[in-house]
Amino acid sequence: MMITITDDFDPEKIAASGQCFRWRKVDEKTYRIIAADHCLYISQDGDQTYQVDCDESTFQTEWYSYFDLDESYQAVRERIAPEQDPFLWQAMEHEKGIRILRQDPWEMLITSVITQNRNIPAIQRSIELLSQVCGNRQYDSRGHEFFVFPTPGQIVALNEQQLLDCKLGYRWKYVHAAAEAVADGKINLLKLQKASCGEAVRQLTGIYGIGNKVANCVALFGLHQLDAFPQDVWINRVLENEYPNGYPFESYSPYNGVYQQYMFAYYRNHP
DNA sequence: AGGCAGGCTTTTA
DNA sequence: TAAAAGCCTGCC
Repeated sequence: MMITITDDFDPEKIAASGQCFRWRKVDEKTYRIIAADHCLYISQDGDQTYQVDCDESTFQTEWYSYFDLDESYQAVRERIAPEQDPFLWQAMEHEKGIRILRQDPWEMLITSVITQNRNIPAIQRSIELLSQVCGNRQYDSRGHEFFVFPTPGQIVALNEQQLLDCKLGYRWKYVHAAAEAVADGKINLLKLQKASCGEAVRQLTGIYGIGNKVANCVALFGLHQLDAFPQDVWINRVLENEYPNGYPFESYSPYNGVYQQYMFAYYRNHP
């Protein structure tokens, strides 16, 4: 089936933006995306058209929301004038095409824990291993197997060695603790989706192994709190180098997280 | 109390 | 060898 996307949408940039780790480039025009228990092949066809291997209703129920197609990222970009913030404007010009995906909160909770102190290939490998070790096996439209991201119960059931085999290193305890918190109902992700950003971050940082940065990643990428602002080493450099007199969080609300994502990608690509 | 150094697994460049 | 979408513990 063919789809048309007129707003900002650049699969290359999204795949490299550090928010999703189960996008795999399979050829020059095509990405294979695993999200929840679905797998999508999406190929660039024309300027704003793409081929997808699902029907209309599956696209509407699973992928339209995943790609956050109700939000205009062009409009979010245009809230900032070039003379108002030359650095941010330039970052957005370079990284135009990024969107904030609506990913599963539980998957983003574990994924964000795994990202700490690691680079993207290593993160992808751990997530893939974890899914293979205890996630359900399914088959995509091309007959290839893929593994659904594990449930909390499936991760809780793993022992130390099995988690270490997923190359989690010292993070294995954090992954286990987060899975346990969700499995036990100490953390209710459905309720967090209705909570404020601040309340969500407060609850998430109560979990062993989850600090402010990871909690904000979960809020932004898993709870779609577009104002959440994950502050990592790269963003710290941005704030130090480009905003020595302070960053205008108030005037960029409620899209601080979106702007953060442009700046993050831009600074990593232009060191 | 709040800030800071040191350590942690493994991979990547 | 250092750095990588950090966090915890222990010490002051």
